[in-house]
Amino acid sequence: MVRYDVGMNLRDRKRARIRQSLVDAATELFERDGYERTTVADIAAAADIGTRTFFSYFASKEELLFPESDYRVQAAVDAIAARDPEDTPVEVLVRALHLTGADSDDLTDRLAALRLRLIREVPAVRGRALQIQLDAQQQIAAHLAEAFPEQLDRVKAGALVGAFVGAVTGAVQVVMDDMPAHHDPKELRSAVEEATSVALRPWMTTRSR
Amino acid sequence: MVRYDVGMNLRDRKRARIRQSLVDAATELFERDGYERTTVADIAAAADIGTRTFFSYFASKEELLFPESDYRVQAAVDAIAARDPEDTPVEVLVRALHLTGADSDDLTDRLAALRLRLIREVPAVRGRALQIQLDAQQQIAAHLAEAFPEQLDRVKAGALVGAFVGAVTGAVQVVMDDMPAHHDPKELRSAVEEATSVALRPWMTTRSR
DNA sequence: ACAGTACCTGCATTCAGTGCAGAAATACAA
DNA sequence: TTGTATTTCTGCACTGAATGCAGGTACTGT
Repeated sequence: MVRYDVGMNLRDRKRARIRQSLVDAATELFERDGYERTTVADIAAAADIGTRTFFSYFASKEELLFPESDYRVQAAVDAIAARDPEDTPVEVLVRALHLTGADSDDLTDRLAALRLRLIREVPAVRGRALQIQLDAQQQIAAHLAEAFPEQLDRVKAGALVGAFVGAVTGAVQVVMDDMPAHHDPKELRSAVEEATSVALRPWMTTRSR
Repeated sequence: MVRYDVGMNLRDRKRARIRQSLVDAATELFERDGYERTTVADIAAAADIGTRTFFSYFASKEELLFPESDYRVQAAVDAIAARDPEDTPVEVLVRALHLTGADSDDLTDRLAALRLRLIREVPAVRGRALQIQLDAQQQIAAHLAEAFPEQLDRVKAGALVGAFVGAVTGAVQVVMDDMPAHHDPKELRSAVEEATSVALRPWMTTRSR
């Protein structure tokens, strides 16, 4: 996941390295001292850069928690582009959203787990997460509309993507509130999948075109 | 809409009055100078209270734009409570959401119009709006689940409400982006209403329960 | 090695938001 | 009305995020 892509010059590699150490330092400090009690100055110091310089890497403290939000959207867009001529919009969308992990997949690494916790606990972080989600939604909808010009206008595409993302988000929200203890991920996932399939049944069945 | 409810003592009436003049002053100043360039100190001064005191009326600058977010949720909850025994969850939910105006109703007063504009233009405001929406969603879902214990568990209710709100929001978003010029409110409103009905159509046809 | 460009950094500044402590206003009982 | 308890207001001092600026530093391509 962390790629010091070759083919960059010194400057860019250095920049990527520093960016990564900012994320690492922040993860460490947020876990140890809490989000609010960690200052941007602390993080910058831990990564050995000036406080001022921090803001040329991340536009705000919250951004530290979403360092690769673009990849996910890109993955979804690619999935739409790589559709089969036989596919319906819904099928393509389901596949695309599965790739982005619609907000709930990787409980694997520390950052993802931390992010999930802070989204619940810190309003500023939740606000940022929702904005990123909305942006992603809009981009995906735009691409979907373009991919199926015969079957979807832009408004319908917006509604469709909104419904899917909303259903998953709504379900995940409840599940996470109900499980302060870490009820194992498998079970969590299947609960969400069942709920969303109920909520979205109307969209799934109608083969509307 | 603005009620200096009787039956309050002097203190409470005074407080309500000051609160209202804060909202008024803010509306005025935001329109005149822009959101970013209006400081909390300006607003407090315009309403004749100390800067510090402002924060005992509103927890943040953004809150000024959402002074009655509770009424809307309450209306939806009431609509759920007032359901007919024959109703399906979907029917009740549609009625409830129509009441809250799912984010787009009153293009009538200045504050509402301003809010709509600032949600698009100012990230901090958009973030707050999304949080309020999510909160509302969760409350409505909780009540819906309680109202239909046989047909919905809490997770399914979350998914259903999320899907509805997501669909409407997604559709409305597209419509509003398509109208950068102030296409007069009437037209916007009808466009939004059409978008909403498009978004909800999939659920309206199937009589699933 | 050199010039040109991009980046880093400290300093000063603005503004949102909080804690505190004393002054002011209001409620309530007698 | 008066006096007392309680709530609310307000200035002051402070923290911390974020931005503009100006000069220094480091990398690039030739």
